[in-house]
Amino acid sequence: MVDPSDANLPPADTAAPSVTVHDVAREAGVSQSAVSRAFTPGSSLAADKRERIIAAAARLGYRPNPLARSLIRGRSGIVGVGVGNLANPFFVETLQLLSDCLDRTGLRLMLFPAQGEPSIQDVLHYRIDALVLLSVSLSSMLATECRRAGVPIILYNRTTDQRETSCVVGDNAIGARSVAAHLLAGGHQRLAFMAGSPDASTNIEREAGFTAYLAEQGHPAPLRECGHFAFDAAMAATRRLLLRPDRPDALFCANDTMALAAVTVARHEFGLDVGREISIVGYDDVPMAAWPGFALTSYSQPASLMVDETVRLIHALRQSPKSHEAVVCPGTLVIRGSSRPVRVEQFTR
Amino acid sequence: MVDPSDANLPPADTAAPSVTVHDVAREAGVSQSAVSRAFTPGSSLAADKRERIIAAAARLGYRPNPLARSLIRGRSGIVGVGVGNLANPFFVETLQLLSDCLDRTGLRLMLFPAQGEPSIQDVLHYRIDALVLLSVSLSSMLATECRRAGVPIILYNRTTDQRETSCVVGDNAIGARSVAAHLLAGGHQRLAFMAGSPDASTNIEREAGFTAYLAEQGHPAPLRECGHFAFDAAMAATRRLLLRPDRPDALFCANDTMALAAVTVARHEFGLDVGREISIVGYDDVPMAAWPGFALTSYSQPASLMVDETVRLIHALRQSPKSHEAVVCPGTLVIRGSSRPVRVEQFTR
DNA sequence: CCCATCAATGAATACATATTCACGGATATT
DNA sequence: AATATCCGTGAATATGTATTCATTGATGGG
Repeated sequence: MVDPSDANLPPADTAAPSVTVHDVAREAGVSQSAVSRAFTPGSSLAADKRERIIAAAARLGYRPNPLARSLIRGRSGIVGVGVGNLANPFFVETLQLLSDCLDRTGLRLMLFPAQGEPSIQDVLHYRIDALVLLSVSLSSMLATECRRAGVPIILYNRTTDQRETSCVVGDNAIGARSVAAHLLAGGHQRLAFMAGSPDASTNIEREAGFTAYLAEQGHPAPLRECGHFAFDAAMAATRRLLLRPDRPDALFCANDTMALAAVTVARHEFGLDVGREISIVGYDDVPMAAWPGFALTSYSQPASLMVDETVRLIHALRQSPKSHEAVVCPGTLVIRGSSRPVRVEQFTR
Repeated sequence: MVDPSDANLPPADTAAPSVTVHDVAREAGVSQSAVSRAFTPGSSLAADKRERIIAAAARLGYRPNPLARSLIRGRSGIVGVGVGNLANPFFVETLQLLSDCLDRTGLRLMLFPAQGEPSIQDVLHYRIDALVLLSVSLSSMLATECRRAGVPIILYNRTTDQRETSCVVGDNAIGARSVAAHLLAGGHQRLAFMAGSPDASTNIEREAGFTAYLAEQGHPAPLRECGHFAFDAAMAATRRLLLRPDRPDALFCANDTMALAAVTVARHEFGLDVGREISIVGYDDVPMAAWPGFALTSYSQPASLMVDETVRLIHALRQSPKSHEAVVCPGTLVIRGSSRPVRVEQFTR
């Protein structure tokens, strides 16, 4: 426990007084303005003097105070990142990549839970350069808040009908159609779709693409259950599907977490040989999908590319706040053992 | 792509000028100082006047600018969080909990990749209230940097011999001994330990506890392989173990990621009935351990408690920077199907 | 050779707030 | 009742930097 007596000690400003522009100016024999200019690319300053200042700064271990700089520039070099549920490894990978990539380009990453709208208010007051929403839908209230504060929003893996909002997404339509084509090529007859959150744009687009392709090929609409993008809910949804008299022989899940749940239930509770008696396909291609125990066929979203595009977009928006974009990144169908790749004669049950 | 012509537009200060203390002061008919005091708990201000100011502020939508506040207070209310590899779900859960908990207590979370030491320098200049290192070892250089800047360090799930450094950890010694006791109670004869990173304090403590308990009970030292806390390396390590003529009948892995790899290899590559022919135990009790397909026995680290303690510690250190602590949180052995719970007659191979 | 243009530079100011200082008045202490 | 103490308050200052302003010297075109 904290010793209460310690609390009576003076504030204990043990922090060494930080070295400021003035210290550097004195050391280099120039004005404070010159030092500031030395650290501002593109400002008018003689080359030799700039060098001398940089040298003096290095000698003293000086670095510009980002808080003071932010205060005057009106932007902090911080990017706010709102996350919802990190249960999906795809977003974990994204977060890690985003952290690296922002860091490398000199931006800081402020993480906050996107549930509590009040906290977003606080984050906005840091004069952040951009707001990235990871796996989170955009409320129109937040949109107007940001517009008023002049903070550009980038939706990651979500779309919206809000104007002036950028987004970076995978090609859900093409992805879902690829999966449908793959399953039809495998000779499957009774297809099912497991939805995630019904109102998430990713889910809507994937479901629409899947269903549309089946219809185009003259197939009936797939069975449908909702797994809410979650493992437990997906287990329950899978049970409902597999207990039907017209049990499906192929199941496309709107993300891998649900697909892994489906594989687990099909194999352990129904004793099915996944990949032969039933094909199961996921979306995202998370690391676990490649584990030998699952060998999950999955449509791979290119997290690395999507993150690169996101960061590129952030920098573009820093330059010109109007340059909104909707970036769509292509993915790849990764075929593994959980789905039958080619048509074979029908199994008897 | 970005239209280059856009880049020539003026900076487009579309951002609405933010409302400041002065605006509120004018609105409420008081001085700027009074407004500032109204938002500083514990400062001397008449109750009715404070109320009037708060009301005026609410009317104008005013909130104190955290950047200006940080600049003058010398601390920003930001907590730096350095992460290494987020492959282990335990750290993902921790990060999510930490994000929530900090947010709820009015602190901001700045995330950065702990690899690049230069970026830590930048983060330190934000006058952060504390630095939390998640699954990252502390270099002595960083330690002195932080001491000089007056930034307290909290190691999460790591210990160190550095003075003046707090840490929050699980009870690795007790945990490892519990696992050893559990395996011996199951009647296992040939035990093995799969190490993570050899120099990580968690690994060292878990290995020491495991080995010590076996020695105390008159058992020989366990076999040992190193899986580096990673899935692929753990698969290889498992193969090496299971190919030995004196194949172990029980395996304790220093974390769940490796244990899941071990289960996968034992079952799919060696056709072993995990939980009968071989017992496998992990550490952390990540969500996947509970999946029916694994049913992994694991020593559960209480992430929620550890995070609460971490945040409590941060606030304590804000009050009195000297109140370092080493917090040890108790865990629980969660027994599932991957380990034989009680002694049974020996299987013949 | 002269004037206009421009790069370089230091002084001054602004950014938005917290805090110290000084002061008047009210309260408490003896 | 006189003095010490304390609270509430606004003016002034500090935080650390970017940027504007005005000045200077130099350059270039005619």
